[in-house]
Amino acid sequence: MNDADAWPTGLPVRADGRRTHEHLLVAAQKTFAEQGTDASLREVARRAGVSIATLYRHFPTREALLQTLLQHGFDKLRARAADLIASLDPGQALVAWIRELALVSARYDGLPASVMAALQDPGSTLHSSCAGLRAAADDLLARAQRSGHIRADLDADQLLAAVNAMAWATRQASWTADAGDRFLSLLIEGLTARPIRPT
Amino acid sequence: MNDADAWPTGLPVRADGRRTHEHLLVAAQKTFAEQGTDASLREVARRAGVSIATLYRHFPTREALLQTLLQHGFDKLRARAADLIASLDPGQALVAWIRELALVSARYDGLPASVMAALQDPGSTLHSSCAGLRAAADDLLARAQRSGHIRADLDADQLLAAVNAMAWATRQASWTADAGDRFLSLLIEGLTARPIRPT
DNA sequence: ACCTGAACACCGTTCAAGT
DNA sequence: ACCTGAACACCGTTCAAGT
Repeated sequence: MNDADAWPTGLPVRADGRRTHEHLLVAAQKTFAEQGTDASLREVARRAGVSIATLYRHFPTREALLQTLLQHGFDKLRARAADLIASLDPGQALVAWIRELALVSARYDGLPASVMAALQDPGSTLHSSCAGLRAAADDLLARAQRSGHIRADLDADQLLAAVNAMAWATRQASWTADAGDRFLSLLIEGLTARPIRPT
Repeated sequence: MNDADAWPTGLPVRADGRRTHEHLLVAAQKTFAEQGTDASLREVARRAGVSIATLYRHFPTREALLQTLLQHGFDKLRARAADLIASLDPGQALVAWIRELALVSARYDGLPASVMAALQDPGSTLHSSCAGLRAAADDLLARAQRSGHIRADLDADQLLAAVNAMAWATRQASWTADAGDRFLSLLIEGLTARPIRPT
């Protein structure tokens, strides 16, 4: 019941606990992939072969589960930002990163909404990961804007919202893979600065 | 129980029935506005002061409720398409219509998703309204594309998805009104055809 | 013609009790 | 240290029974 009863290191110490942990993650991965991020947690527990109370013991919130499933992808994405800045010009770096972010965000139905919610809610277990994404977006965007290739009337939060919106659109119908690319290319064209045209 | 027991004309015939109908609509409007399109229907019934079974008698599905709330807006939007085609050049007509559609679609949280679902599901009560929107979008888009002002690699379904995605984005954070405009302008810039640039 | 109470199967969340 | 059954308050949906 008390805090000392929680996982000391972030992982269960006993072998049976670690097996349960792993089973829960596999079950959650499958269930979220099939039914989206707001699938039934009872269903996840059922697939893992444990009680719903056990799921709650290992992952106190749905976001904690998501965080564990997504952390690797998010961390890599943050690192990618640095790589891209080093190897490409500012505009191309931003565009390449946006494409990778959209892929991660479209992994589960409902994930774009979860990411947007986590950005705003400091209490979410996903919050620090998403704040990391914002920091990366901020870097890339600021450079691209200074270079003059990207419109200036946009901040990192709006950029993340727009990318997630495209990931959302991709998930809304059963489209071919390159329909997803098309949504993204719409956004990217829209981001690109160009001479003023008559309105 | 049988079909003859349903509303013969689409409206209750007795005065008390019509009052209940109206109360349900007012309650649904408020509840959806506050909590989004997937708010509790029991809550709606509670606010209307009737039993949940009565709500189901008047509106057999959540979509039926939405359809009644949105039909006016959707019908006007279809008519607007004809007006805009008559009074503006093809590119401007499409852009103006897109702005109006985005306003309607952002009325409730969750509405963009409902619209996308209704487009794909012929069984949805919202389907015919949404199919009407697609027909309008089809007209406007085809003309704009023939005029050469709008990129050609896009169909009406993808256009509707993209506009709804921007409505979705606007709803995801508590943004100022013109952040919504900015999302839309990103899309509109992206739609606009322009000379090929080096990739 | 219209309304309701009650039921059913589900869900998220918590807690005392077991090993 | 770890797991479970059972409870609570909710939800969507349906149906028999009332006026």
